[in-house]
Formats: sequence, structure tokens, C-alpha cells
Amino acid sequence: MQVPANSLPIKSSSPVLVVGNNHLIDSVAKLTALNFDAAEQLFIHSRAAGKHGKKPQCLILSVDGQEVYTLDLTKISPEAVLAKLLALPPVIGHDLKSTYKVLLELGIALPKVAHDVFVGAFLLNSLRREQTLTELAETDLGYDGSPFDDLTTDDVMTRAPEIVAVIRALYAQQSKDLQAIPKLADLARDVEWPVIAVLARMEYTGIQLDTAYLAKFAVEIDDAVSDLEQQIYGYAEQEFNIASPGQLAEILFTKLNLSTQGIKKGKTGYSTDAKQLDKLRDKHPIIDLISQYREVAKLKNTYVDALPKLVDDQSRLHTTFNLTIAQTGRLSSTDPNLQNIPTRTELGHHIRTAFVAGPGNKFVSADYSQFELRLAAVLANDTELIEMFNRGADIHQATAAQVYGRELEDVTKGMRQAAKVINFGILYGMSPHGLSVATGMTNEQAVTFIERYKQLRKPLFDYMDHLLEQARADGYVETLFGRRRPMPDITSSNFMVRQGAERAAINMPIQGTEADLMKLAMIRVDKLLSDHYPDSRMLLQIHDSILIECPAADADAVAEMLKNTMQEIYELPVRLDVDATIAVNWGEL
DNA sequence: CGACGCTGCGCG
DNA sequence: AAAGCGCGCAGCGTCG
Repeated sequence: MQVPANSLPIKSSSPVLVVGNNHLIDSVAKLTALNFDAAEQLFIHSRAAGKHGKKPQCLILSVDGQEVYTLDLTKISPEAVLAKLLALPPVIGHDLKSTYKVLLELGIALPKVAHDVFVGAFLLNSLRREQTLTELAETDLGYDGSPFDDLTTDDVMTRAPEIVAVIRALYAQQSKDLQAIPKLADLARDVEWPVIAVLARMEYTGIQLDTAYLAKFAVEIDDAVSDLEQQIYGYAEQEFNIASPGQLAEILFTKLNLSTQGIKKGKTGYSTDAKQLDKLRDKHPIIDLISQYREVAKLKNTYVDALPKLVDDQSRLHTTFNLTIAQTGRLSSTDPNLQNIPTRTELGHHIRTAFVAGPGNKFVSADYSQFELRLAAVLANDTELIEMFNRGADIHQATAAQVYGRELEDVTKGMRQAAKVINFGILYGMSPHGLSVATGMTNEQAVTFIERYKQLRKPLFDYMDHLLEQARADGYVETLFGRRRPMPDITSSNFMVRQGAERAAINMPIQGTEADLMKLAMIRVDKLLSDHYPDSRMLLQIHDSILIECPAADADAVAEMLKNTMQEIYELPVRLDVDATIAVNWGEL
């Protein structure tokens, strides 16, 4: 329905909703006539944000969920609405990050987030299957009308009032629920809402890929794959699909008659994963070739061949950072996943070299060292562990010295390695069996080792005991900042299920607090960049690290700022150590 | 033909 | 009896 804009009654209590997608709108005059200054909150919603580089063509807006206006951006210049939109009050919507990318495409400054019902639903209950507008409406509002997913432009236009009403109702409900959990409301206000615009900018900016470099690499890797294939067929004396675990197991254990002694069995037969291949390595030369084939084929299929197809016309890759996936509150990255670009093997690391800073720019990267273990020390209030960190000890070496009762200088590499495994493993609820497998100790040695570690880190284990008790009583666990993860399986009568839940419960406050702090750091870094280094852009977050692209001349200063901001992001009893590096491509960082 | 579960493996 | 948390993606094999 269309209503003359100048007759619009916007009271200070009247939230406004803007629906944006990549289609039409009809009159900008109506929009510019609106008195946004009088509105305290603006509702904003977008489905089908334009693909990157495509100009969005449509903004739909309404007031109080009643009057709906459509604005045709193909007929008017976006700048005409710019002045008004710049002064928008804080906005409310469903998946604002998508809408914000539309605004960025229009060159419109991003308003503050007042509430996002997509992210809000996840904060209040991370377990629900999905947080689509349809699902939220059905489950939370008892809505039984037709779905809101995959609507055509016309549908969006005609149903905008309905969409507005649903979002407003969800907002009302969620803000009431959040107020009942003050820490969670604070987390939403201070972390989750502000990080939305930061992520929108990162996704919109993208990261440059040197496709020519990658094309050269592709030729080499293709040759390597075919070469390995032929060698493997030679040993097998037949061709088969190496990528099929079933066919591979048939070749190894039937045709070549390799021993299945100690080989893990899965639902579909003997496993051929990397660990099992390791056990067979000395038995037949084909094993090493298969390992090599796996490594090279993985790189080729997942990265070398896939990434170049996803670049825009500027040769930049735009990932999507998901806020509503990881149960711990971490981000996840999709289409493409830029949080799992190889680095551990030399060959894999080459892929990172293809990620480059633009002309005249540099990359600045910074990562927290032993972030999770430091946070475990804080959450458990393990003063000895905290003190070790604060005096800058090599934590794994020092732990080994304590467990084995040796002087620091008498700690062997093997001892340090074992201590490192347990230091990390403990955060995941590792068992003696897991430790023995990971270190090559006997089960007995592992049991003794963990026993001594328990004595040494009593506060840590007391904390874990208390945490599990709390989880059983409350049905959830939470981070330092009150982010919650429901833990229904913690009281399961199924041993396996229950044990799995206990391990997840132990890990969540640690991994989740890390995620909370990283988001806080990103928000602050984003602000500092826009204030002092306007030509610099945050590009990626990889759980404990941040990657920035900046003018070469600013690199040193940006690195310093990034390091300090991350280190001082939140006052904790433990010192946070951050390493910062500068390079022209990701491989050299 | 697409959807799905499984296997395997890339990252923190 | 099982045995380490959190993710996403690719290929295979099966099913409808």
C-alpha cells in the first residue's frame, strides 16, 4: 500500500522498517520527505542482498508495520537518499549484516544496530535448527502463514507489512527475554550488535587473490596428482578410484593383503584415514604414495581449483562470516571458508602465497599466543599457571619440568611435546587413551602422566568438576561474558552421549570467551582504523588472529596499534601476548 | 537428477 | 565400551 510520505505520523516511539533487496523502488521523494530525526529506532530488513558488485535496486520502507513505501533506485541516484539515511537512528532487523552489505554497495554509512532478531534468536537459544524469519515466526509467534524464504521481489513488496510486523513482534519478545538475562543483554549490546557492521565491511571488502600465481601452481599440482595416480596404479596393478575409501580399503587389505591388525573399523569397513595409513607406512611403498596423493588432491580440489572461481572482477574473494553457527560463539566462514586455508604443510603453505595485498599495500597480521590455555587459567583461577604466563615462561617446557620433576634445562623435546599435548588436550577433556595415542606413551605412562598433571593443576580440575556440576544443575554452560550454550545431553542416560556433552561443556567457556574477546578486539580495531587509518581494512578473523590490509606507509603503525589493542582488550589476571607481523602476501606472514 | 550420510581432512 | 573441542568442503555411494 502507498501512503503519501508527508502525511506520515512518525512519533518518537514509532520504529521504522526498511526492507532492502536488489530490486526496484518507486519514489525517493517519499523517503527524503520522511522525518527520520523523530524516530528513535529504525527497523531494517533485507532478504536477498545483492551479489557483490551488483547494485541493489530497491529499498522498501515502512512505519509501524503499516504504511509501506517502495523506492526505485534505478530511477534516482542513491546519493539523493544518502543524506537522510546517514542520520538513521539505530536499526532493528533480521540478518542486518546482509542488509548492511546492500547499504555499503550504495555508499551509505552504516547505522548502529539496535537489535537483530536473527542473531538474537541464536543468543537466546543456539540449539534451534535455524533462525530463518519463517522458522522464528512459526516457533516463536505461532505464525502459520506462507513462508518468507525465497520470495520474489513482488512478494517482498506486497508482503512487506507482514514482514515488518513479524520482525517487530520477534524484537519485542527477544528484548524481553534478553532483559531477563542481564549479562546476555550486555553481551548483545556490547559485542554482538557492534560486530555486525564490522563483519559486513570485512565481507564487502574481500581479499585479493593472485590468480595468475595460482594458475601456475595448478599446472604443477595437476602433474603431481597424475604422477602419483600412475605410481599407485602400478603398485596396485590395476586402476581404481583412490578417492574412494571403499575401493582403497579393498586394494590395501584384500588385493595387497596388508594386515588389518590394529586398523580402526568404521560403519562401512576398515578406515583408511591418515592415522591408519601411518600404521601401514612401513609395510608397503604404496602407502606413502597414497598419503602424498591425499595431500595433493585435497589442495587441488579444495583450494587451487575452487578459489579462483569465486573471485570478483577485482580478483577479490568475499567470504561470509556466520554469527549463528558455532555453539561456542565463534565465527564460521563459508563460500569460501577462509578460516581453513592451508599452512601446516610446506606445500599447503604455498596456497597462502596467492593471497596478496593490493598495489602499494601490505598485510598486517596479529595472533594471540596460547590464548585458550591462558583463558583456562583465568576461568579456573589457577594462580600458579597464571603466574607462569605472567613471567613469560615457555609454558610447555615449564609444565614438563614440573610433571617430570626436572630442571628446565633437563627437559627433553619429547617431554615438552607430551606436556604440550596435555596442555591442549586438557581443554578438550582428553582421556589417557587419547594422550597415549597422541604421544606414543603406553597407556600406563599416560595414566601416570595425567595423575601428576592433576596434582599440579588442581585448580584446573576443581574448576572442571564444578563446571560439570553447574552444567547438570543449570542445563547450560557460559562464557566469562555470559554467552550460553545449552547442554541437554549433560544428563543423558547414554554414556557416550553424556561423555561427549561433558567434553563439549568443558571446552565451551574457554573457546567461547576467546570468541567474545576476539569480537571485542575487532570492534575496537575497526573503530581505530576508521579514525586513524581510513585507507586500512580488516579482512579476516581466524579465531585467534586478525588480518589487516593497509597502505605500506602505515604498516608499522597499524601493526603496533593492532598488537596493543588485542593485548589490552580486556583487563584479566593473565597477560595476553600478541605477535604481529607484516608482509606483502599471506604466505610470508 | 538432487539430497543425504559418510569418510576424510583443511584450519584454530 | 569408548577414548579430543569447534568448524566447512569435497568426493563417494546410495536412495528416491
